Amino acid sequence: MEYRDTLNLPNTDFAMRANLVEKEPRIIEKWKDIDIYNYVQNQRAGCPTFVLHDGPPYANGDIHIGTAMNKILKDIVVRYKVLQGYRSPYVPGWDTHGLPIEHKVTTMLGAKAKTMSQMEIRKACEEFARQQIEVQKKQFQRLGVIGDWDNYYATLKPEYEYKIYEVFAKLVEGGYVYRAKKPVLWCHNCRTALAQAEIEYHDHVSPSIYVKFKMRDCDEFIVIWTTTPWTLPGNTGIAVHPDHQYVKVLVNGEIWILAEKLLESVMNELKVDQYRILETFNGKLLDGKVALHPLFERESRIIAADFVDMETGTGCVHIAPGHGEEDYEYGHLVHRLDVLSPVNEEGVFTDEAGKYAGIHIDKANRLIIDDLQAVGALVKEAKISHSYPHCWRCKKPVIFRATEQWFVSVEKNNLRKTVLEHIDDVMWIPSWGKNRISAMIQERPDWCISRQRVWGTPIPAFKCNDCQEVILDPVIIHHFANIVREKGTNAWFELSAQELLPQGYTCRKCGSENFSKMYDTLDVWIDSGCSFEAVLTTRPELTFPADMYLEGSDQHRGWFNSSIMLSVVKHNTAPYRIVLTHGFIKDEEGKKMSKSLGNVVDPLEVCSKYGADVLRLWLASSDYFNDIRISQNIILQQVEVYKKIRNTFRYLLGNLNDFSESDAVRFEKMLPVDKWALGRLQQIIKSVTEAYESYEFSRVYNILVRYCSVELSAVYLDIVKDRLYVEAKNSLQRRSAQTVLYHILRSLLVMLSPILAFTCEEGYEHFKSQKMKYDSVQVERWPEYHEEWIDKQIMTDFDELMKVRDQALKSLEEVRQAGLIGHSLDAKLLIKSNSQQTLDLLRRYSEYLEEFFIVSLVEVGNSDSELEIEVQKAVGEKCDRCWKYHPLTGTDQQFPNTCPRCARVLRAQKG
RNA sequence: GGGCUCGUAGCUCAGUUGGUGAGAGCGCACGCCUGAUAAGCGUGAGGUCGGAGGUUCGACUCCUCCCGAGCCCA
Repeated sequence: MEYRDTLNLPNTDFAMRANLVEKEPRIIEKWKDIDIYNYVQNQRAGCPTFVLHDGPPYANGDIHIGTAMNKILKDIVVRYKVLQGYRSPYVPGWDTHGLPIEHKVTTMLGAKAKTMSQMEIRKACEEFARQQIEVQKKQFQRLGVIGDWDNYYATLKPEYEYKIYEVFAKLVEGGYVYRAKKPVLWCHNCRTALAQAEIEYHDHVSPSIYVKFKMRDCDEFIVIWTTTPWTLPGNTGIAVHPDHQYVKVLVNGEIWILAEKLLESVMNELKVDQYRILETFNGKLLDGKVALHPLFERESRIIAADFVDMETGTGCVHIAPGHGEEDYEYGHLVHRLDVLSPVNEEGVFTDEAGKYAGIHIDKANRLIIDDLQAVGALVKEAKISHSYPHCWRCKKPVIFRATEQWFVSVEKNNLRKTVLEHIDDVMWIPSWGKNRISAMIQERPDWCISRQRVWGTPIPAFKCNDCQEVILDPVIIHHFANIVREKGTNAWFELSAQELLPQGYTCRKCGSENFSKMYDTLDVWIDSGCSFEAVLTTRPELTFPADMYLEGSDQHRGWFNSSIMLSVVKHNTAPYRIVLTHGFIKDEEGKKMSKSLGNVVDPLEVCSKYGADVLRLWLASSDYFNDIRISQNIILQQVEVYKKIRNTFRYLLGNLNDFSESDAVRFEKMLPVDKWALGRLQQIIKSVTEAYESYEFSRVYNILVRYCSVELSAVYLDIVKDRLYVEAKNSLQRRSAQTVLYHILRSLLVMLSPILAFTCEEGYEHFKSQKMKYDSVQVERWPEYHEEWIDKQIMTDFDELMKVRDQALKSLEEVRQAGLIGHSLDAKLLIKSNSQQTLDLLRRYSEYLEEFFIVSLVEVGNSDSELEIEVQKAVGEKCDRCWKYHPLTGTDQQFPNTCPRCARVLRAQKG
């Protein structure tokens, strides 16, 4: 007779081999079929809410590992909150305007782009952006992310754009918006502003000139160096380093001022061998002194700025706030030097440039150098070849040119201070995030919100054709907002100024009714920064403020920053309660990923090779608050861990095959080992819940992985195997263990489902024969923590017993190595101790010791030492059914080669 | 160059307010089992806690500097 067939062996359809690559897409189909997002929302109708507001990724190109991480983290949070009983709506969104798309689209269009109207370019950009959204949407769904994918938000949707204007109108009403000059990169050949991304660097030969400026109050000269003589008409200052030494040197009877560090190289360059240092002093002392412009009747103020370079030049830097970024930042924003921009959009000097008016800057260098020579200010002229920015389209050198831009004032109405106060009310995780964003708000200059781009949200400003007044009026903005709501922002390009203005609108300055549209667009950070208004306050299912924003730590300067600024202006509150940030993904060595290094890991490739759950598991294993690492090896490690978890599920499912809730054994009646295991489960539930509550998913991972592989697989499941297989189906011994397995499986499926979204769903489907109630594990309830299931005495007893077990395993291994036994059931254990406490402990559990140690017999006795474990070959014959040794095995008439226990079970089974 | 962050076994992570001999899981090595079997079990080997100073009776834990890495700026 095959006794094997009389055992209760595990049985389940839950395959050992995951085959996630095929299975996951099928689960995604199932989620579609049951409309998982709305199913979950309906199940949680009326529940308290937890709103995680999605920060919009840029709709351009396939998702990369970083965007995948961000979305998965959000998904984990949302799934966890739902399991905790929250209604947690998740509306994904996309950022769609701006340069990268415009750039890409015009590049794809090639020469054709030049023949297209702004409107046609915009249409092409929109089409492209919408395609990208569809692509990314599929990819995010492949990762297992649940959200309202059918009703996503996007900054190009008219209803969104409309809200941008609501916020913008508020900014204008509040007096935050002003117009001022700021240098932007400019191509005078294409007559357009350029973004940093539209610049190429090539070598270029420029003049290199040293110029001396006479000091106003004494007969000394400060010497500057520049490679752009044409910017001298824009000079309003000279910068020196506050922490470096400067010298006054006597050269040819003149006193020159320059940096000590550069003195030698300058003198070398100027071929001056006769000079004498008269004085050495700190650069700080020059701060505030005044020099005289050599070509204009104008002063040039000396300022202290620590960006001053001590490698090239003279250490005294010519500052033209209209022609350079640093010149502007330090010269104008910090030291309030005038911003002169005497150059028009074609690169021709304007009247502001005095005698140079009408001359093209390309021809001005020569003229200016000659003039400097004539007035005796030129110290030296040479040529220099250096890397210089060029236009990406026409390949010509570009310039910095100050143009009129729109700004948001950070000081108006105490905005900066108010924002800082609201930062205080937000919970920043990790906590240093608060310091980081505070510092950024503290230091940020006024916000330049205008861009000279086509693909963006138009700034509805007009210019009076009669008096040239520039008009940005809340009345117009509201009026235009309503047009946008219907027709989208394309209306700005499609309709005439008259059609866009409220009826009878007249110029506040001259009363004219003749206006022209202006064509600046808004900085895209305004677009996305308005999402609280366009999404949170607009959608009935959401709340404002959101409970959480969750993005990479680069968003302290980006989205968190723009959002809180705008939210404080609009609603006088932060738009979020919690801001959670994650780090960036690096390769195995901790290096940044880049195509050139060839260390890029593609999340979609991981999905198609190993499965999204492996990717999700990897993420959960990492301490994502900081930078984390990924590589083939690291993924392969997670594959192993995944298998372990999967097999644990499979074994639990297999052993619960014939169990239903009605078979459950009450706690009081359970066997001690089972009580202990159930108690351990409670402790696990508690610590896992705490870890999730603090968003420390790597702790969740560590606790549960250790739980599955050590406590369950290696200990409890191994111990309980004998009972489950051998005892009668309905026996208390077996049902007691199954009851615990049932709780363990249910808890594991639920607690791991935020991470292993697919596998837990699959496991849940197989578990559903146990009368689970829902269509998806996603709407199950978080396992309850039953403190009353932690029997203190049993817990401490088993802590002690585990120590004895460790010792016993070592002894067993020694004997195994000696070749005396193979399986531990071949052995008999003699556990001896001189401690009454230990002896009492062992005797208290005497009936369970064999199963606990997984041996055929345990005897307890006295010894001289604290603990002594002797291993002997078990006495008697090996039972054909349960493989344990027993002296009476083989004595039963009816069931040969069985032990008394098995014979008893078999008799009962037959009867 | 500035602000912020990180650097513990091959890999991923723990290490409370400084205090007995630095831990876990995976992987690896060796062995067992063949009724979780492309599974399961056991034992074991792996770390001068990035480096150098300093504070202290005592530091992986505090301070300084250096090296390496990242984000944001310049």
